[in-house]
Amino acid sequence: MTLAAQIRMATEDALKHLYPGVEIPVSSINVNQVKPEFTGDYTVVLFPFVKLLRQKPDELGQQLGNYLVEKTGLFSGFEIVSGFLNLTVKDSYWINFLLNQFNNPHYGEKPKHDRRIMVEYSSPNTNKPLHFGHLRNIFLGYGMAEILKANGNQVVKANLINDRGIHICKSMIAWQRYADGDTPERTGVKGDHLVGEYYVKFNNAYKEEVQKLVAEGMDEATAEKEAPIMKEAQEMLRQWEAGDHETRSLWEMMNGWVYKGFDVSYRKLGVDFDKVYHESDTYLLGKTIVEQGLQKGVLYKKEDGSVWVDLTDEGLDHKLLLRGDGTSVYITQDLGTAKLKYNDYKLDQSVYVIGDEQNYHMQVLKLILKKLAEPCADGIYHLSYGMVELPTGRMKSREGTVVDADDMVAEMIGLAQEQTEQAGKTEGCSQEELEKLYETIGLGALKFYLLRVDPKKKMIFDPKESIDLHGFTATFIQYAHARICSILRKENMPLLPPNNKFQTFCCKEAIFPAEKKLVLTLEQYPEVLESAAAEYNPSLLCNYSFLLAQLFNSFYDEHSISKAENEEKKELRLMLIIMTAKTLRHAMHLLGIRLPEKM
RNA sequence: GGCCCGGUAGCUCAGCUGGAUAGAGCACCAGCCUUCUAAGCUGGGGGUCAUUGGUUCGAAUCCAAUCCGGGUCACCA
Repeated sequence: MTLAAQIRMATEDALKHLYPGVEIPVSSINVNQVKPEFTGDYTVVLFPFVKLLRQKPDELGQQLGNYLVEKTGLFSGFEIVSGFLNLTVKDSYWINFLLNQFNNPHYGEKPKHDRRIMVEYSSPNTNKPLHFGHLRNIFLGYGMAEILKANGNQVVKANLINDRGIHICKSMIAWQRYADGDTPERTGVKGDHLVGEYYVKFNNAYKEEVQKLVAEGMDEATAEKEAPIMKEAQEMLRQWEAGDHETRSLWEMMNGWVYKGFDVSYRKLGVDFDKVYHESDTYLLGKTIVEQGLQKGVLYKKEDGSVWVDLTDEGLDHKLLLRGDGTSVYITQDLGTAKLKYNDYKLDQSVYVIGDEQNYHMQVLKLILKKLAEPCADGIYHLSYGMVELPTGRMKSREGTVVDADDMVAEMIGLAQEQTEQAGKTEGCSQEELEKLYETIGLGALKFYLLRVDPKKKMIFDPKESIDLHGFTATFIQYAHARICSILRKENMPLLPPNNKFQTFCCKEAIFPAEKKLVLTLEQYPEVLESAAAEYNPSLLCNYSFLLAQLFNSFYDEHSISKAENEEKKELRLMLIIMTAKTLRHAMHLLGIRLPEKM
């Protein structure tokens, strides 16, 4: 249990003993870190008790403070400042904490339990390469899955690939028309990019055809429907659904190119999946659920045969689930897929990492499943994230303002190389090590940039600012880590020394403020990791890691480790920095960010 | 128009289950490398927390209204 939690419990206990018979709600117990301008480590806010106990804050604080000091053994003293009970934690608490945890590789994690959670993320279309917006999704999904794992859950990372539909037919038609049999092998173009090129070609040709028809006197709306290339694409979709052999093999070939391309990107990004679903396998699902819903009377049928659900009780609308001809719509297959996932893995929870433009859709999905009494309904959680926008507004593929994911990665790695060479601290590194370092720094910067903001907020992507490797960045954290490793190297100390390493440590001297801040923050890591899971918010780990790195840098500037005042201080500081490096590594690793030992 | 989300320093963001004088980073200014990595550290300027009213010992945080920005309300996915 973290110290803050212990203080909360001890306070509850103290109030019960000191004021028997008075009901004090647990929520009124407020434990915070003491502001730097006051003495003490943690503070209990006294105001909430004043009214309940009809006592003055000072008297109340004295009694509570005395009780806490006496009974818990955690504190060396306390002070009451205008309604705040500021407690000073005994140095021995921090020392014991360090001795117990300094080399625990699982510090902050929860024991394994059998709660099963699926995290669906990435979920790309197969008609174009990944762009910058996908990266936020991918990093969020990967990070969230790892955070949930670290909190003891059994996690399945899933990818639901949207591999069928009109969009891929568009690329296919354009390829047939214009490619002259070109393949990724022949052109040397990455498969997903090649298919994307034909998607763009389709749209250009389509635009031209519409313009031509309008010039011939057709109104625009009709022209958009009548353009030959669009009709071809629609016909191809019908062929595909009918299982036409030629269409299917073209589809398989082109999707194959895209998958190969995606695999390269995913590997580069350092993300993976335990399960891949394809929409071509799932798009017909959901009909049986709808049939059952009709029988149960939860859904209703109109005269034209279409099936609807009435959500007006929930303040929403009527929603179509099956067309008059019996074919399904988007949400129908999602109903089926939700159930499929649930049955495949006996899920307690199913997380969908999807942009916030689908908030309404996800709300409806969950509601319908609830109405149908499907057991998968309760576990559905929409991890909704805001769009990534450019300073000029939203990225629009039609306007060519989309930032390609592969390009962005390459650019960041290039920048990392440039900066590293400028810093000139890597003599003795092999070419291979250098390449790896550039990737660690470049990708780290990119991931951190996209994860440091609260997911639900939309974010502005300013290309100039995103490539800054100073300040609130992964580079800053990596640098602190490299500094620690450098010290440990010179001390001939492994990153995680054996358990008996500091066995003879004894603490006679007081802990200095810079040391205290570090250890106090280290002690909070388990709570941060827990919150990141509970709030589905990886950015908490970014904030925390940055703070920890900042505190280390200040500490490093103020105190020497290798030339500490004495052996005791040296050992204390070694434990501190070992634990700092380990915690930074742990937190960043969950987000897929590596920390170099040298940079 | 209905519903949802947001508005905090010049810019990008923390803080939001009410608690001490609202914090970081970037940018700007002034210092710090013969001492463990200066991709760093220390200090400084910069705020009507969109507006107005309410709740209370206390409001950036909760409630109401207003203004501004975005999303969504398809037999598209």
